[in-house]
Amino acid sequence: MTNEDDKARVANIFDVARLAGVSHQTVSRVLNDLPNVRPATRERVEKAIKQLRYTPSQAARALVTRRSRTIGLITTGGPDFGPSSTALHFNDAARDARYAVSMASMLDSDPASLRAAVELLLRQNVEAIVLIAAHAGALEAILSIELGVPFIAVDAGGRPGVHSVALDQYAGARAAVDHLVGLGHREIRHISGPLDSTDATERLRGWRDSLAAAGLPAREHLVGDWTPASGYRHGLALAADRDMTAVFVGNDQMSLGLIHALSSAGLSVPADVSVIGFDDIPEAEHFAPPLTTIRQDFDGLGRDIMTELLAVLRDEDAADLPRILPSLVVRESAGPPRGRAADPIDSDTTPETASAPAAARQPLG
Amino acid sequence: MTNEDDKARVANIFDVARLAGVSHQTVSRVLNDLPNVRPATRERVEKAIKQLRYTPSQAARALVTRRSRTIGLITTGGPDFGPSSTALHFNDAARDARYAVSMASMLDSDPASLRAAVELLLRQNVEAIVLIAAHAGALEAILSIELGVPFIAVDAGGRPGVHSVALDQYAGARAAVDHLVGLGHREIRHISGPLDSTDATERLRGWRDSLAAAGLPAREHLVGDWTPASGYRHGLALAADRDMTAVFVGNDQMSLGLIHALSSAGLSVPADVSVIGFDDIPEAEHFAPPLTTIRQDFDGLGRDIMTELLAVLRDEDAADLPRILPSLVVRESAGPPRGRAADPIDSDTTPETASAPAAARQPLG
DNA sequence: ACGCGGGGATCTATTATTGGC
DNA sequence: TGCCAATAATAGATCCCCGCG
Repeated sequence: MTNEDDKARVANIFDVARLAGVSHQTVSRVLNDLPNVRPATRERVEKAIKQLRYTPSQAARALVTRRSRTIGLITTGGPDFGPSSTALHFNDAARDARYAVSMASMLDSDPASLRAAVELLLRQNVEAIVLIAAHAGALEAILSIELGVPFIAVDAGGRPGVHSVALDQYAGARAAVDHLVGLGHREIRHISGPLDSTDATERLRGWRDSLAAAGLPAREHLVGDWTPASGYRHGLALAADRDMTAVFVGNDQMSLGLIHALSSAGLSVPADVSVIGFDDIPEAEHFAPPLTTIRQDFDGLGRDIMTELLAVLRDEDAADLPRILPSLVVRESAGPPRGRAADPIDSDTTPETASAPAAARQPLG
Repeated sequence: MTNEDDKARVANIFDVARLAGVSHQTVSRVLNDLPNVRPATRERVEKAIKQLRYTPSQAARALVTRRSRTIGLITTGGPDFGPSSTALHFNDAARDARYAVSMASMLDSDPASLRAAVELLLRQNVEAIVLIAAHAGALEAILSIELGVPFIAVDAGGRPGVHSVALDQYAGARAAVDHLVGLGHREIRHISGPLDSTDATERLRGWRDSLAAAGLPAREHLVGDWTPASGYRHGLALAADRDMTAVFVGNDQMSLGLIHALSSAGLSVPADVSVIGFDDIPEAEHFAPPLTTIRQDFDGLGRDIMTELLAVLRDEDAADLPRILPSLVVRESAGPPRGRAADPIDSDTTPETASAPAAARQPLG
């Protein structure tokens, strides 16, 4: 009955102190990198820590410091490449900064479950909340909740008073449409994402501005929902539009659906219709034909979130980061319009032909 | 200078007790649903809680109870549809069970960063650790670490002594290959995933067994890495193989690359070569041609993880859950072999033709 | 002044004990 | 006995003050 120490109790700071022959105060100094500790003593303590496999209890530390070193991450929407990728890279960056990430993902973003998610996170004492949302509705809903902690959203809209990080959607769209214009297209349609997404509206704005800058008309755009199915649906309608020679599509998945629909209707890409997408998902390179698209740096975005977060944690009204520029990836889905070999009307943009290398990436200025 | 209460201190249990006119002991009883509280008193306390917007500090609670109501989730690999989807649904299920999820995702799974991730999670006092890994190496690495908390892996291999949850990869592969056999194919190749993935080896085993059951020869399989690029690379080689009439591919992304390569080589799918994939990613329906594939229920898998977890948390040696069966989704990438109209050699499998509805799903028995 | 020890208070809840109506 | 108050111990750290070489 001498079960004194056969229950594997986890070591605490006093155990370390005893083993190292110092006071718990000194152990704490070592733990928190405080001065006034001789190197020799520091070493003895660190050895004791290692020997006991001691890790300080976050709960106890959080209790007294009121800082949990945990970030709350809310994501809405399905497992699409962009958001998933961003979340992964953000998590990486957070871990590098020795922060834990508590996640709350939800497929749909109704206010009720969003509020529940926020409360769950706040109860975890998160130091800040990050939102990666597919729909702007989620952002509005969260802004209406009193958080009590710093908040950062991935949002290309950039509301005043809200810290946001994003890739430059507008510049990406301009690059895409300018590319089509440079190839000689004059009737360029657009299938956008859902209009409650600021990513979608920024791309839409870029399309409009590029057409206006080239003196070309902007027909009514079509509104999709990011899914291949919506691209397919609109593609069936577009196939009947005999004026149109090119389509700028809001993302790669809808591009896939669009190409499918055009092919079913007997139209060839890019001989009859040029298509350009957005995102550069891993599949895009192997579409039929390989997709010309706009590459987004989700890795950089994820790291930017953490950079901005650390800045805000230090100083509540830190400035937002400059937005990373996407780059054009030229493959085979966009070429000169049918009936005209190659006579670019806008000579300040370098025209690419279908015979260009399978994937020539061009950073934007 | 009377800033007595203008610093918004968060309410604690004593504030609630004071407002409700009871002791903090009674508040605790209400909080934890303990008996010996009159309904009227309970109501007074609950009203006070609401009024003060009081939420008990998880840190303090974790400190004394040694339970954090937090699960650690480790994921390795990029943002592929399957793992991402599984993680999302698991997070949903966890939140329903009022558990928080602390995530640690990493692109590659080297032992060093895995160990760092585990330690970060353990310091958070997670009650259990869940692994969703692309490569089996990650599982081995984690098993070599002494965790001290329950552990569950998503792993089709099913090591003894390790709690695991998975979809029935073997049955899915059998269904896919049986379908090809039923269409009349006799030379069926396989492009597998990386062999350190048990998902990949289970699918490989299913392919071999189905061929053996039909008395067909199994040529050497090709090993990919789940990416479209690897499917493309192997597709270029397969295009030269004039015997082969069908390919069972380890996942949908490699199928896309394969189809791309076959088309480049002038071969038509399914007229010359039938292709069947695995996963049923959202894009698969719009491949050229739409992909016949095996649909995986990642939603169910995510929920199964949580179900198993709760069981293990109650009883360390709970039994594993039965594995969910995938279902065959018939589209247009698989048809009868070239040179033979349609004479299935295996009549116990219902043959499908390319003229079948675009997506007829068949649950497996 | 540096390097430490000793002895507290503190954070917020859980849990137990005693005791009163 | 049922309902609750009062008091205290406890979890594991941080942090502050004082004091001693």
